[in-house]
Amino acid sequence: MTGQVRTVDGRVAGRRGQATRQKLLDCLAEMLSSSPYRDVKVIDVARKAGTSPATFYQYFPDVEGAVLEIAEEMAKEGAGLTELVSGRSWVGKAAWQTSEDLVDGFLDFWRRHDAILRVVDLGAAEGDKRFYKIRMKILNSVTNSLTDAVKELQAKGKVDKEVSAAAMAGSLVAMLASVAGHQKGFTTWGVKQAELKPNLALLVHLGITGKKPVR
Amino acid sequence: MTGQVRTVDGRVAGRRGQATRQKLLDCLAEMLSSSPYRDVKVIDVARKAGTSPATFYQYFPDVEGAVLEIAEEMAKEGAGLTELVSGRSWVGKAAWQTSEDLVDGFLDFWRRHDAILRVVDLGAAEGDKRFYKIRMKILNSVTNSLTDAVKELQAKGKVDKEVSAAAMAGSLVAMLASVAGHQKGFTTWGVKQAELKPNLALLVHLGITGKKPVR
DNA sequence: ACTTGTCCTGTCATGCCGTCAGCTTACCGA
DNA sequence: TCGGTAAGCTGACGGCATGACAGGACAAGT
Repeated sequence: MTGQVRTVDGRVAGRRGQATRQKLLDCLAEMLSSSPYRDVKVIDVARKAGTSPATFYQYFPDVEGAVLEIAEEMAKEGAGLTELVSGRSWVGKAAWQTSEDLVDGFLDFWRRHDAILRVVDLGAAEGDKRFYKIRMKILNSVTNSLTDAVKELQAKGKVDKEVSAAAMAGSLVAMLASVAGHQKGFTTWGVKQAELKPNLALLVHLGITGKKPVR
Repeated sequence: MTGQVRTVDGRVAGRRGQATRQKLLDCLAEMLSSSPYRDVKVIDVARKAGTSPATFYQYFPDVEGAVLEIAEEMAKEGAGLTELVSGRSWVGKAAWQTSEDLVDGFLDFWRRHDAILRVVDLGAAEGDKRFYKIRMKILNSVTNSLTDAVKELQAKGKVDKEVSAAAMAGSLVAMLASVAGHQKGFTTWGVKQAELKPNLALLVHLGITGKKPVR
């Protein structure tokens, strides 16, 4: 696929090298969960990994570069989110189930990767194409499936033609991503997870099918 | 309101002092729009403002502190977003108009303050209560109004009782905020502003009233 | 001109960044 | 077994940002 893993100065990384590289990535990921992105320093990551800053720079151009690596890894897993939508039914009771499963899967994925997703989100919002691409990779896996679903329903005459399938799918996915990113915020504000999920599912259902769900 | 503006070491800032302070804030805001948050350095802000780093530290404890100041300022303006919802009708054709206006106003506000809102969003997602509070202040102004709207419709029996008004309003507002924050992303991906807005309005309408809009 | 309080900056110690030369370690073929 | 070679790591260094302070510049009133 991408050939071998290489150091910044072009060497091919061997067993040991890949191990330390991975350890650095792991430590970086951990730091991102525990301290603000702005305060994550190379020296801290290196210390945590029991190595020196110079070693870090052997494998990554800078913190951002390493973050991209982690994000790329996560994006691979994220591509699997397609399963939540593709091949699922958007008719009758099944549609409600599909909506619920989508919301569940989405929130869960976000919770597992919240730290790195925060940074990806920021990078994308700041206009960095590399981060934007990764964000797309994850969201598109769902967005495209949803877009198809809407188009299909439109073809059957079950949804208004004037609805832009892409815009609708994109908006819904953006909503899921945003809510997922602020899950803690919602709960401290007084909205419980238990009531959040059904409402998100309701909105998804409404957006895709244009109708109230049959439960 | 908050008494006088004070320097870090407790002095009261006079006319001239407040001017440079403001200039520093303006320059910081400008920097935030043009370069990644992580790379914004005190020295650059000071240079841009035609002053020295030491001056910056007279008025702010650090970059984050100054950002909070700007955010606070913006939040005051953001409180005015309530107007987009409160006292508006959610029945018949008027409801569609209300939805459209809300979306318009929201996207516009976000576009005008996108840089600072990005940082606030990040801070909030990272769990910083100060940023979280500011984000709440802005979003709540809309969320609360929307919550009331839903509750009112529920009281009239026009919306299912099982819908959690708060969760619904919160989700919709989160969606608006997220889409607003990635407006550029949407356009480069091929979704035009022109089709994005009506679809958002449609989702808002569906979420609040539970019905398709009458246009 | 002098005083007073506000305002700004030169300077300095500290600490992180990013790079390099050079040392150690692992692998491999003879 | 023994070099030879490439991989792997680090100490050390110049450069820059940070944050604190003391002292100089400035405006306003007397």
